[in-house]
Amino acid sequence: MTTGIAITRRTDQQQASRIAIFANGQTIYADGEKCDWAYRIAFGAVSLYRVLACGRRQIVSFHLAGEWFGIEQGRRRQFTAEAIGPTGILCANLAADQCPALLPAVLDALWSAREHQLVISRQSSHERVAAFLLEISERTQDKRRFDLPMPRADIADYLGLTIESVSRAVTRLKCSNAIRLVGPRGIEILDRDRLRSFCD
Amino acid sequence: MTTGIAITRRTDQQQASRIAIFANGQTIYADGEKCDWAYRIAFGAVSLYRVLACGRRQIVSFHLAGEWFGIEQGRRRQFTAEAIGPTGILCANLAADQCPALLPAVLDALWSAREHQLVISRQSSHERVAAFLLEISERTQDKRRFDLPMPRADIADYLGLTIESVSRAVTRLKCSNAIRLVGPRGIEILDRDRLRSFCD
DNA sequence: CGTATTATTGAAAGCTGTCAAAGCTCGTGG
DNA sequence: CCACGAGCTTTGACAGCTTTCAATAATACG
Repeated sequence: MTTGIAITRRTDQQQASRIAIFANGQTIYADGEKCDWAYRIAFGAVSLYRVLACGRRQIVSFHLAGEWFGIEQGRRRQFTAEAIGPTGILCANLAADQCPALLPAVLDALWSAREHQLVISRQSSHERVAAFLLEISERTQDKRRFDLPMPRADIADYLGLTIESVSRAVTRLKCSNAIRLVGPRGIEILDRDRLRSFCD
Repeated sequence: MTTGIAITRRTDQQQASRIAIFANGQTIYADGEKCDWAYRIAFGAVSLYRVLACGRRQIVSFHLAGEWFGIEQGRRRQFTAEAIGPTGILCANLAADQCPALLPAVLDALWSAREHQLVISRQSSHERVAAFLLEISERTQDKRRFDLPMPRADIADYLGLTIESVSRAVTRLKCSNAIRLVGPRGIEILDRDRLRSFCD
């Protein structure tokens, strides 16, 4: 988030063939910047967010290893992109003709964004957290046992809840034996159908 | 957002294509169908929604005259598209090489979807309704005085609220002299800054 | 091993949802 | 032209859920 980091950041990105490494909390690009590059995650995770005038931070999407983000041709950055934990990032030129993978990636992003709209627009805290765990599960290697890359605060800002509500929902899912917790970050899905039954 | 110039240009190119007319409430395509075409609205309005297992209907986007919708290459339809009032629709082939306007349209849709995420994820009912009125205002001809194409139920399903909450919020905006109502559908923005101050 | 950070739990307040009823619009038909 | 009625909108009261505020517990890290 500091200016000093931002300066070195740009320099690293110019070497487009290499992987740029970002530390936890480091900004990859900021809200309002020019859109020079698209990005793909080699390892780690990234959150896209905006801090609203009232001080609330809303995360609009998480991106995990192998996924694209930052495709925003011909505009200023709509959100800030920030690394969650140590994260390796590949840069690609934004010109569509040089990268035919862009359109499918944008269609995927639109698909995901709209599915997420369904989750956050009306559902209860338990439904949202259950849907979130299933979503992350589907996007990781081991779909039964995985570690959440982000803290509760990030989950809360993504689901439109408070940290406390997320915590209470997790506890409730745990008590219903749908999941098991392995420390605060470790999640084991014990009963996927039951977890799914919490959604909508 | 598609510009007026872009609309005219496309229309000239596609004079051969027919306009399909849909009545109020008529389905243009349904959730789960094959994605054969992309669509552009000549006049009227369209809502994209899904009915969840619990019976709730969530509208993920509204589309007004001149706007694209239904670009979902290589998948089944994610949502149902329905006409709001009498609506004229132009069909276009989904192949990207035949229509270079598709990528910008998808980027616009992603942009809008994520802005909408900010509105529905956390904001109060007043904030949501104020943001909604400003959004529609920006997308219509007369930005100060316009008619909402959709009933309260559609607004509620779009904002993740109930009809009653939408009504209460509109009343509150009216009482604060930010807007004036001209019948249930007619909106006149009296104080845009005040209306904006309700958002976040 | 101690401390700072993060997560959980508890109690009360506030806001939206639900249920119920009344008011308003507008098209239809007398 | 007016009265009627169906549908939509507004308003009210209460319950339920999430937020807020506060404190405790667990974890991570030096």
